[in-house]
Amino acid sequence: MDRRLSDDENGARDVSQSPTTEPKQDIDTVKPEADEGIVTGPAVPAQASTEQLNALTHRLLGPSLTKSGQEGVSQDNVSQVILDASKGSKFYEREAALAAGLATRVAALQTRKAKLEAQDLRVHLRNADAFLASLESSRDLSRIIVHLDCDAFYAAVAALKDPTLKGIPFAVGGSVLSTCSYEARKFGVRSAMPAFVARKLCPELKLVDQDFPSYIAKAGEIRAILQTYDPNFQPAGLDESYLDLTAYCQDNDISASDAVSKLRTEVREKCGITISAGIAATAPLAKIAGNVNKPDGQFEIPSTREAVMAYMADLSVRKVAGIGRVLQCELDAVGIRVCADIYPQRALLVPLFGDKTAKFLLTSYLGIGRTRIAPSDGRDRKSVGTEGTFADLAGAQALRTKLRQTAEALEEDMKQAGVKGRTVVLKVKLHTFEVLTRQVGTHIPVWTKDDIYRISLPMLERLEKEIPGLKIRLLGLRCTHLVEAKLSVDKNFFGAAKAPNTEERFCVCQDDQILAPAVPPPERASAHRAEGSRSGVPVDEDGWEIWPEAEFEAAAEQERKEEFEELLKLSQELEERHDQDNGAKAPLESSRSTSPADDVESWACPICNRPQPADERALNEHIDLCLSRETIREVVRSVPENKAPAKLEKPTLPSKQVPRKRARPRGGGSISKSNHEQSNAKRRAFFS
DNA sequence: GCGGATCAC
DNA sequence: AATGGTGATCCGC
Repeated sequence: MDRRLSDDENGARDVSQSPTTEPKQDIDTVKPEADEGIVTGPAVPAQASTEQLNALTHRLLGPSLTKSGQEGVSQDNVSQVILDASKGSKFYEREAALAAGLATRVAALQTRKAKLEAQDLRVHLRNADAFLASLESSRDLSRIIVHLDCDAFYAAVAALKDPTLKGIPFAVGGSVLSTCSYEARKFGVRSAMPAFVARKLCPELKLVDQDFPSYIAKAGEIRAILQTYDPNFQPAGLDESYLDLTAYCQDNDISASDAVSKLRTEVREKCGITISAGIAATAPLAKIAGNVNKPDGQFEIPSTREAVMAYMADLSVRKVAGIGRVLQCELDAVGIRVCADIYPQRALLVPLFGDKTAKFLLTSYLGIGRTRIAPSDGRDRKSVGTEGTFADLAGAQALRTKLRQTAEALEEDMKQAGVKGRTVVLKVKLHTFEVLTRQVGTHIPVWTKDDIYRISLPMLERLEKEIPGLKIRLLGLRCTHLVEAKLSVDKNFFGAAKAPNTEERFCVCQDDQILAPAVPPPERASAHRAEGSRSGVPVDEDGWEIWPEAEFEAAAEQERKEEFEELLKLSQELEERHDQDNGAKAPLESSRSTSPADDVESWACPICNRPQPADERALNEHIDLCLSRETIREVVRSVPENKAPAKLEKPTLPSKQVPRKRARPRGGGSISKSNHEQSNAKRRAFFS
């Protein structure tokens, strides 16, 4: 929910310009070699370059290199301990693969840069300068923006509860640390570090369990105070907030620095928590400033253009929120280490890093950013999900049990959020740490565990077919394309034994609102609009069609018909095939727990919305079929026109020919499967 | 739209 | 022996 880089509010304020400040985390590069062939082994060349080793070490060091409290720590020693502890593990192998991919991209970046420098860059230069000029004209130095960050928040709350923790090295978390005391940081211990590594660095490290109710309670106390300084302040997670103190300073005739001092003292005395604060003219600058005198300190970047530019000039790009380990590495490769380095490279930024990242970098160089602070209105959530890690899990029954548990957990979260979703995403992490996701859109918004399970099971089956012997360490489910649930009805029943009836669950109501940002990025809005206007249906701000119920049903009926005609033959063949397949399939462990009335509508297929016989097994098989049909359509689309779907009716890849060993590109996550391989994967998924 | 990857907290 | 969970965004297909 923390969208500190959001340009929405920025755009609303900066009248003439809506600078895109979203960073791009992946870059457009020439295709690496690994994309041309299939790499089965580790994508590490015979002569593993020092570049790669550095990248790997950098990765293993974790994301919090820039965190405070590490100043006096011997990083070389820490790196060595982490490397020793990790070597040979599956986690290490996965990190090595990602690091190798990064090294490949970095090399490609450098090649590309050299090529570009031999070309005429005047157009790019002019564009960059024009962008800089327009940004400059939108600069707003009039606000007093403050970023507050509680110091080692979870650890601080733990120490309040158990004063024996004061002054000793301890950490909060389980197998992976959430945070740790400043005493622990002196040993090189950091958040996101596995506990067993932390213990090697600091054998006397004490571990404390997480206690979210305490964190939430303490955050509430703190927010009560912040509210008196800026009633419109913006929480960013439990331990961070943005405030606009312009009015407070004006009304109380107090300097920003004194006001923040007072605020920090008040929070320390009333809540027992120390806070670090940054004061500046924009949210990103305030965030950066807050890290200068952490812990328990504050820093102000003066609100003059000269001071801002001077401050940014020497600042490592890594300090800018949105520039992570990977982008830092890529920028380093083209000679950009501090923000001042951005300017001389400005003509190369778009071709090397793409439009979004280029604009983001130029904006950062100037020290320009969001100046409007407002709390989230709660309607901007785009997804709800749950996931969990466990000991390696394999086997059809165990995976299904886990899937059902996850679906149950997601239902709870959906209830809590008061939303339904029109897309369900299944996520698994293989025992090798490779992450895979599969998603499917549903015709009708869903939110109950039973619907989620029914929809996600075929995705799991698909993965089981793609990856024989599927063995996973994480499983997650997420709903996206959210629609507001009818809170007035459902909320009253939360906690009661009775579940909402199925009509409520499946009915798409007129007052259902599609959740969308108030001010969508222009590119996305137009893209959606282009698609969304096809049938003359009204379209909302984000390009979503607004469907009155009657029209919705009518259009859905029409769509069903067309789809049905289009796929009838295939469907019939598939059904036969499917029935054969299903002979051995285990029945579901449990039946619908919501025990709805047995009206026909309650058994509408959530994919195609066609009424289905009120029989669980039959419905499940029908949903399988629906999903398979989606797959077929994709395959049909991906095959050239002259090669008819008819060809697909005869599987060209009988299951026996499916390669046992997956040929999955490794190294570099951004190296994606070729089209050909993807369609083959789909064929296998369905036909095997 | 889908799937992989990155980023922040 | 052992490396988190939630949510968002961007990119190339």
